[in-house]
Amino acid sequence: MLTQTAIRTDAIRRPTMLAGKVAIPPQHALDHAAEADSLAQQMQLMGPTMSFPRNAEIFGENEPADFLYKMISGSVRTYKILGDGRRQIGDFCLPGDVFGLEFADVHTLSAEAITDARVLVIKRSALTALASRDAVIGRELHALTARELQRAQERILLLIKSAQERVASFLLEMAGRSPPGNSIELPMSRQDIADYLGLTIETVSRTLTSLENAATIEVPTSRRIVLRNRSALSRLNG
Amino acid sequence: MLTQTAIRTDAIRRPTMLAGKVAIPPQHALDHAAEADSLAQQMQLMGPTMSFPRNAEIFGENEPADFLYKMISGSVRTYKILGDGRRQIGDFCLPGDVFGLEFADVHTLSAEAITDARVLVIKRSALTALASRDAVIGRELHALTARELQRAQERILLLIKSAQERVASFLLEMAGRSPPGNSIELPMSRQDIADYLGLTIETVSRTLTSLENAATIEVPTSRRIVLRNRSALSRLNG
DNA sequence: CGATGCGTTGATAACTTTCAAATTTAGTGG
DNA sequence: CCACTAAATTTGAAAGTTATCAACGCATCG
Repeated sequence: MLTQTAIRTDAIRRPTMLAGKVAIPPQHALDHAAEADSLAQQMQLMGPTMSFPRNAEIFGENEPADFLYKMISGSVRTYKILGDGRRQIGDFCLPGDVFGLEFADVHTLSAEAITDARVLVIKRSALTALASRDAVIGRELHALTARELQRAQERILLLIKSAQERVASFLLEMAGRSPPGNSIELPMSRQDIADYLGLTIETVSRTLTSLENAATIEVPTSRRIVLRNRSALSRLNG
Repeated sequence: MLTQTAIRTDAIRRPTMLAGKVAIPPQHALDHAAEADSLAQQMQLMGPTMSFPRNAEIFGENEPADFLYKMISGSVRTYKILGDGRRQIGDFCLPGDVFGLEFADVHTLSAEAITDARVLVIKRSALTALASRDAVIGRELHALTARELQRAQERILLLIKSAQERVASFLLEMAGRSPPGNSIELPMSRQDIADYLGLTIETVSRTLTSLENAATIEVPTSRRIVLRNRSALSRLNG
């Protein structure tokens, strides 16, 4: 079968710890929004930031899940290597996203920087301690899990569809997570996209070309895509 | 494309309320296991049981999620109808399983009885009230969501695989949820299985026949399957 | 430059779906 | 209990989709 990458590029584990360089939000930002997003605010205060170069491993599958992470800049992929060598990408993480949150005590996925990335590192024990004292934090933690569950369920719906539908959904998803406008900048390679959608790199490439031929999108460079006809994409999306 | 059922059999909504008939566990069952599974015990005490005949709807997508449910006997499917009429089955629920737990206030899936089914009905507001008073219950509620997330992620891994691998995984999953032994009784139709695995009914049928020809399984009746060679199935599983 | 990595394109093979029909099973009324 | 009808499942043949294998273009980088 081998739908996906069989050969892994070895990830370098070469993080740059920027200890003490904690981003403290300006006070006025805390004034309003009362308990609106206290989790996010607490997290800002809890951990140092780390910088990872492109392709560096942030954590590996089955390693103890003592930390979780919040993207500051750059992009990260989480993934799992299957028994036969295929790679399934769990998620692409963009600034603001939280990843590495586990319920069990080991990571079920690995994580690598796609581009140079800065992340906030939060000690899990500190966060759970906080949650046990503050019900609001606890609820937000639960909400985070619930949102991940919802995303997983959307992905299930995506994976039963055709290649065209998967690629269209992917583009719309990325557009939704990108700055407003019709142009999206993809940080990830075609192989990453293929492993995310459960397709081969060739099928992804061909599908993009055919969407381009249909004037639904433009592909000025391989990493930049302009949506020309969103409704056609949404229609494909089902 | 139409991978899945396009025509739905109309579900009858004809539940039989057995109000007051709450199963109270014998006291000695509560003595030990202290807080081991207080959620399950609390739920026993909270709600009435309802009986649904085969194919009856238990709740519909987008209906208010005021209740959640715990299977007592029989089996239930949760599902979603897609824009183009396809049906994706979210889960098969067997005795002991909890379903209908939502984070938002409406159901994201519908639920129907596959066979005549008895379920415990729990008012969500009561449970969340309980959870806000008792941290243990809260944690168990969170654990329930986390477990669902894990199942969803396993399903994602399943859906990128070939038809043989999907069917093999399905059989192993059902075997794991059935009483010990190599024989499993499937409460659901081939169409249900197909809509669960993202395949057509014909592909499911053919795959089962080919597994039977390979002496990996036996199919004495269409609803009963005997695993003859689990390691072969696991190998297919990846 | 020549090597290397990434993306695209082409031809062919493998797999899954679709459409159609045969067969078995289940349900119903006599 | 049997016969009959409807529903579910299996099987067959053909078409459609995606993967695989191979080659090519294009950029980056030493």
